[in-house]
Amino acid sequence: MEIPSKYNASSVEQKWYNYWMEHNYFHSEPDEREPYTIVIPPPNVTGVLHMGHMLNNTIQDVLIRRARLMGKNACWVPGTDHASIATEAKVVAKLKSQGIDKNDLSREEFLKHAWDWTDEYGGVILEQLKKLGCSCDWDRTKFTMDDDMSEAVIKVFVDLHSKGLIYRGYRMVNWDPEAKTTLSDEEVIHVEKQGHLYYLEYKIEGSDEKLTIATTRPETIFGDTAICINPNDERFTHLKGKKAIVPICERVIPIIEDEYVDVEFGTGCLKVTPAHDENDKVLGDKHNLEVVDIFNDDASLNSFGLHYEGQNRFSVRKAIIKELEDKGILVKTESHINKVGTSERTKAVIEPRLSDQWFLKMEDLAKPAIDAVLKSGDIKLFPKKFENTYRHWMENIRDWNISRQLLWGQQIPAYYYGDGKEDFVVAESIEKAVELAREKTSNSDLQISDLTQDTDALDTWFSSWLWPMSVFDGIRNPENEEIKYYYPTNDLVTGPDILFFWVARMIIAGYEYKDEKPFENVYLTGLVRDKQRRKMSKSLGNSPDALKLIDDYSADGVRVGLLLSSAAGNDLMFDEALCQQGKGFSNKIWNAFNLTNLWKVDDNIPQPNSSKIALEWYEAKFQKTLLEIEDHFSKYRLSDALMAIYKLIYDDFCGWMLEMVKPAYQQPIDAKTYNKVMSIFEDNLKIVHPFMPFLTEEIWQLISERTPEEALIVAKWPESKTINENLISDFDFASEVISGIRNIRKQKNIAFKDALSFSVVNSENVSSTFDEVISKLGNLNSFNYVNESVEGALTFRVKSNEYFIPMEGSIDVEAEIAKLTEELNYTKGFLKSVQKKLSNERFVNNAPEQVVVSEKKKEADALAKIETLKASLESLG
RNA sequence: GGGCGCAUAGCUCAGUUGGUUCAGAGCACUUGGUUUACACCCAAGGGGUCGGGAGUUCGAAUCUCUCUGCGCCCA
Repeated sequence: MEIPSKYNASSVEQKWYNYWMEHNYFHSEPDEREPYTIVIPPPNVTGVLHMGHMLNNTIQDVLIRRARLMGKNACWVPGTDHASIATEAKVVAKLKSQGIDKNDLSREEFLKHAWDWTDEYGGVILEQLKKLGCSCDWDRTKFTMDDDMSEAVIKVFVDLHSKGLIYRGYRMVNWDPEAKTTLSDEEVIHVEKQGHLYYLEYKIEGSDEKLTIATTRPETIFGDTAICINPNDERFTHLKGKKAIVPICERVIPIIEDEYVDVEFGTGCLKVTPAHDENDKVLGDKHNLEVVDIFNDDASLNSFGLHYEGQNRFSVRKAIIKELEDKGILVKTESHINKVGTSERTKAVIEPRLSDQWFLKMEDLAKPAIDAVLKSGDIKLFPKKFENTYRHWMENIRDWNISRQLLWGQQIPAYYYGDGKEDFVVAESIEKAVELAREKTSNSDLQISDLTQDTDALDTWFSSWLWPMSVFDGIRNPENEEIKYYYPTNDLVTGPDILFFWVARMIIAGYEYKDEKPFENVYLTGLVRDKQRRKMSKSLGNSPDALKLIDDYSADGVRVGLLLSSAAGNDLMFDEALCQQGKGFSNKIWNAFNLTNLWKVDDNIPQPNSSKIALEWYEAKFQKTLLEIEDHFSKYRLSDALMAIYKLIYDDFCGWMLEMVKPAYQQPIDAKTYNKVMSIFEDNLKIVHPFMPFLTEEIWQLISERTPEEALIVAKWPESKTINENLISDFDFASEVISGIRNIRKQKNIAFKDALSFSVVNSENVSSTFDEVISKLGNLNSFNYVNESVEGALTFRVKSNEYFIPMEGSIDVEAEIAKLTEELNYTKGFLKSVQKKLSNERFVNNAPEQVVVSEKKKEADALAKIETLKASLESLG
């Protein structure tokens, strides 16, 4: 068969992906087989493939392909989420570029634009996953805003509300003034910023005295409703019960006492602004303080800001510092580093703000989710270290703010029939809402037109937390065949950054709605960083173009590159050299196939014994590695599994076995050996396939003509057999002998084509199994067993066996003696340390017998080697 | 400020209950090689007082304490 000598990845990858799609191998339907299910962490519909996705989805594809090979009914459900803030921001920006202001559009008009945007760009990332080789069941592709998915979300909202778990509350929330929406605590990123601490003087009412407070936000003085001192602080005892006057606005505010105030920080006097600081709000509630909100929803000042009305908070800060300074109120400025909350999405500085929001009570819901991970072990986290983080969050869980002041998302199904805060009903449709409202108000004349729906949308995570259930329609139809078959899913692969956002909440939802875990194992990948350890991000521009990487190194190469160095939970320092290594591995396998393909097979020649042994040895080695791989997979150590396979193929198969069975130049190979080599090759391809699906399918199909049912993607994982350990240890010894011969050749500059004669004093009683192999790989023309040292020969030792290669001409006796003496001294030192251990009574009495036995063996081995070395030295001189 | 975690070769990391094969792997590096599958290759080699210090033990990379330097989460 003619095959190209170079492997052409891009055409091969396109060809086989199409073939797999055409024959529907990725599609799963419930049947009698054991299911193996993964739901994809839905990427943002706005997203394009980045390194994190590549790593994450490569891992999922490895798991799903392996499950498929192991005969399970493998189902990988793909999809995207609607990413309300991110998508809305993109749509708003696009409209703006077209000269359209979002506020001029009705809800319906805006949503039309958002859907257009989604239809145009929403599928991009899924198409990119296909390039990577992902074997998702594309017929099952879901989107969190699909009608059925939204219905499930609304149904859950109504249900939780009826259980009294969802409530409306006036709370301090994280306000993103750019997106004009609230954010959950998890969506706020605290960053250290260099700021200043401003010392301001407040007058005391009815006296000339002044007090000084320190603040980082002088513009919020308009919202001050108290000054707080620590009752234990003797410096301020005289201020008790007095009142202070806020500069500029001249409002009179009480001076209150609370131990909350840190005496050490600033001046020990705290200004209290309950509308704009979480802690101040707590103080305000405790002391019944007035609440003065000074901001508009875009964080510009409202009328409380007096002459600053309409200006944004940062310019007001600059301006007011100037004014305070001019008026002599600002007495000091210090530089100060503080942590500032910023929006994960828009990067805007968060403004704490009081407003009406919808909350979900979490404490009781969280209980089964805590038990499942930390007590019963129903759900296992890999790596285990994340259990601590999980515990910490779950045991201190706070109510979840699920409302967002956005249009893109499921609109909250609360319908208002009056102006009062409690004048609303919650229902799955407006028709049901009317009925409920009529009941609640006892007003049977109430009409649909009398109701107005809450304008807020639900947090996107309120959709995604149902994902493992809703993709199988398990919320709307809890008894359907699919949810019963596929749920709970098996593995979840995601990043540790969304352990709480998503993973914990899915567990909570799973127990609430199915009374069952959503998945069994959670594999938390690391973050992909660049070589300088920086997180890869679009803004830094340090993320390589994913598709270009695939072009340069092939999908298989990139997959291997990503997995080679990504132990679970550890960040991956990405380096393109890793992809190069992956590509190199493809090349190696391709060339191994090329070699077997070049051989002429002869049915009439007998199988050399060396080939027979080589094949038996490789089978043993393969089986041993197979067990190692199983073990690695069971612990989600994918990079270790891949490395074990890499070494098996690269070193054992290509480096050793093929060399052992390779016929002499232009000689044919015997049919028996050839057939066995090819069947071994096929087994190799099976275990590599999850990691390198394209290359392996290509070679598989080149080895012989296959029907669609015989494709590698649906082949059967190799069976475990008993391992011949003796063959493995005999080979390990033999390989050291071969290395010894190669060393001598190198030292003495003897070309490989010059055959050597060879003798051994077999003190170790090593089996002769590999003698023919040694002869072949060492190019020996004789292999003699002798009882005494051979004169005039170069020597080397493996354990206490001594090997001789007779040389014509002079042997450098001095050098030989020096070499032997060095080895002797080293062995004597080693013996001494072992004997010291053995003569220690406490060691012999306390150590396990096994350990003592092994030390005794070391002693015996060393003694034998010393004898050999001494004998050699004597014979030399 | 509170909590969690990490530190092993130039780099990225393994190292399970302390003891066999405990100081390892891959890459990188050095040296040599046109042995016709592969230079995207082959062979050989160098390199670490396991972050510092103390302790427990017959025995510590592994357990305890402490110091130093990082990272993450929460406030």
